Amino acid sequence: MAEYKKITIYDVAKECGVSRQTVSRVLNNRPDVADETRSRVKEVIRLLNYQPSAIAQSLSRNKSFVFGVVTAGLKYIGPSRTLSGITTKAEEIGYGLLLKELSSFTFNDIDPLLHWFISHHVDGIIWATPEIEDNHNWIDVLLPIVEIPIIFITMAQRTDVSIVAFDNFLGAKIATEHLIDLGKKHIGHISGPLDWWEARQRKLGWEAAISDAGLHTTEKMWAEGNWSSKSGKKAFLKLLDNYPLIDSVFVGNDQMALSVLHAAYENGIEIPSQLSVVGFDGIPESEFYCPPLTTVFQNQFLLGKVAVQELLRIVDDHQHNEVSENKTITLTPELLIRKSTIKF
Amino acid sequence: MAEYKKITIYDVAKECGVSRQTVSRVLNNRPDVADETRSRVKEVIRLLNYQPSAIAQSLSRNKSFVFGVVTAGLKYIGPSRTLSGITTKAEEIGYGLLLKELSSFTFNDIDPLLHWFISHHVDGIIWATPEIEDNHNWIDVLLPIVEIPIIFITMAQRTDVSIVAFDNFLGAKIATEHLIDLGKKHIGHISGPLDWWEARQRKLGWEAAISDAGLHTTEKMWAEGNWSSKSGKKAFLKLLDNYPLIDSVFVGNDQMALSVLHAAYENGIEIPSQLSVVGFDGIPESEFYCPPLTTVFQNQFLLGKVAVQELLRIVDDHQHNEVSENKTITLTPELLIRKSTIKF
DNA sequence: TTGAAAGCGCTAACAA
DNA sequence: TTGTTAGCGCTTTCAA
Repeated sequence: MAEYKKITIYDVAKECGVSRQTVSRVLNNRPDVADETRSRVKEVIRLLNYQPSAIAQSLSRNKSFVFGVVTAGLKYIGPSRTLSGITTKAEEIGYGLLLKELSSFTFNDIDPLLHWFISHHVDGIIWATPEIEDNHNWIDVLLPIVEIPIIFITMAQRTDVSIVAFDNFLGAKIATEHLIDLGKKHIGHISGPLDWWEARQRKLGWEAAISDAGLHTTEKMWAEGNWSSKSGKKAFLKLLDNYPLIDSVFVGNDQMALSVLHAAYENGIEIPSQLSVVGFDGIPESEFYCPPLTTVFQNQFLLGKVAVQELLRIVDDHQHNEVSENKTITLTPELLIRKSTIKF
Repeated sequence: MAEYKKITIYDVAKECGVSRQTVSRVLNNRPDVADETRSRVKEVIRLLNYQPSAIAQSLSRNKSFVFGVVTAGLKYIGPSRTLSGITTKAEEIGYGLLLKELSSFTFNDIDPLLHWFISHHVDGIIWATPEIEDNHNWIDVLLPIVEIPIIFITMAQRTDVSIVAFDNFLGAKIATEHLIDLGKKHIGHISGPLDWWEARQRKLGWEAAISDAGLHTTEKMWAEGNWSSKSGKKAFLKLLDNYPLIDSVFVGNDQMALSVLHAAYENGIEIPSQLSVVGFDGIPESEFYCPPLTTVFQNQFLLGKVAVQELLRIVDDHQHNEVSENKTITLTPELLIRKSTIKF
């Protein structure tokens, strides 16, 4: 049976009566080994159940096949779905992951974190935290002197870094256009916290769709939430007060949309006849809200996968001393139409 | 400004005019360094912005300050909350995390995974996947020959491994007793998939409470779901058919409970007057279901934290060559009473 | 096709 | 209090 003892390359070499280099060559599939020697070494490796030390390999190769991952808010479903995409793709391409979760979305003490990753010789870093206020300011200061490739997930486009993100503006625009197509004239909006880039984009998309339709938006037509169901309810009640004509609402995420449905029910407002509701994110539960929620689905799992894929490309370029350009990869969200906007 | 170049201990030593050993001593806060030398070395370290290579340290110390984490189903909120607890506590105690997500809950090819962790010299492993069918069978075969401490999260108690888990049986019992206290006589159950240990425990808790109350359960009183909202709906409709007298239901998780509320609404069944509903898990959204859901809250974040804490203890014992006994740490869930069982 | 020597960056053991 | 010597386990020269 397999033994998990510390067998080293030296043990294998001794057992085979060859040098350690020869074993190393076999390990790395080098051509310059006699067939007979190779098969003997392989046999011994199997027998001893030898596994090379990844750490020693990292040290001498100066390459670890490990990516660093920075995430935040794992208690929310979005970040963890992205992480799941990251783990899946990393496994696929044979990379390990060193994980750090920031203690808050606006955590700002980046320097030690970067040092930690570097001291662990990661080959690249995936930065999967939302852009809020100035929490990405460190990029200007630190990025120029960091030699490790970094890819960012979900942030405002800029030319000096690589980014993978969903088009939040477009998603919001599509959602709002859907309401316009249904003949709605008074489309309210409940935004996420506007210090979030994503929240701002969604609000802009809402405004753009309305303005494209020849209508216009006013301050009374929207209210700000903080993504939570609780805040969504509060924002909705405010909207009801400020904007009595409201006949539909585009809500910044599904959690807040849930409490809109809930509050509408409590206030005797019928959905979708008196009020049509569209959410954002497309979490699985939204299909089971009452009524089921029309929403903009962004596939965060895919987002994570694409980020790893792209980072791998950059790292490989980097290793061949090629300078890879900084691309922004934009993914397109998808409108899921359900009963909260249409009577089936 | 900080430079992220590869400064080594040798550079520091040369700059200070001392040996690498002395620098190493300063790094590790050894007492046997003259105060003057120490401060000079520290100064140079700061100036060069030197960071020791964690990987080289791991190799020579034979200790990495990294734990391996095995998770599964990150797209669900439970596992990711546990992971969040793990990252938080690990950060607190100065450990890094190497993360692997299994491609499925019943993934069974454990040997290479263990090898991978060992080859990366992790100091311990946190196994945070649910026990399903015989997916933990490998423990009998592999654990005896693995020399790395492993702690398991959420599995059936056994004396040969260390475990941290919520008391699912007790939680279910409390939930059902709550319904009994309300005077309910016909308490149905929608279980999770019974190849899951947790689902079985919850069903047993339901049975125990009913039997303790002098009542008894029959096959018609329960139905099996698969945790998803969709399956919950199906199970509930089946219950309605099989058990027309039903006046309350204890549901195996909140997602399935959500669709019970939903289906009840569609069938004109009023909650809680005609049907009282209790869920399990206590996900944040459950507070905003219509009506808000009474549920058994298990703090999965805490679960993760406790697991890391306990693993640290075991690893430290292990390092001092002490044999640490295998404890099962049991956490107690908490009943949150809301409108789905009581009219406020 | 193989092996010896040097080195990756660090620490433990010993000596001075 | 400090430095020297040998590793940790592997790979990369370079020579044979």
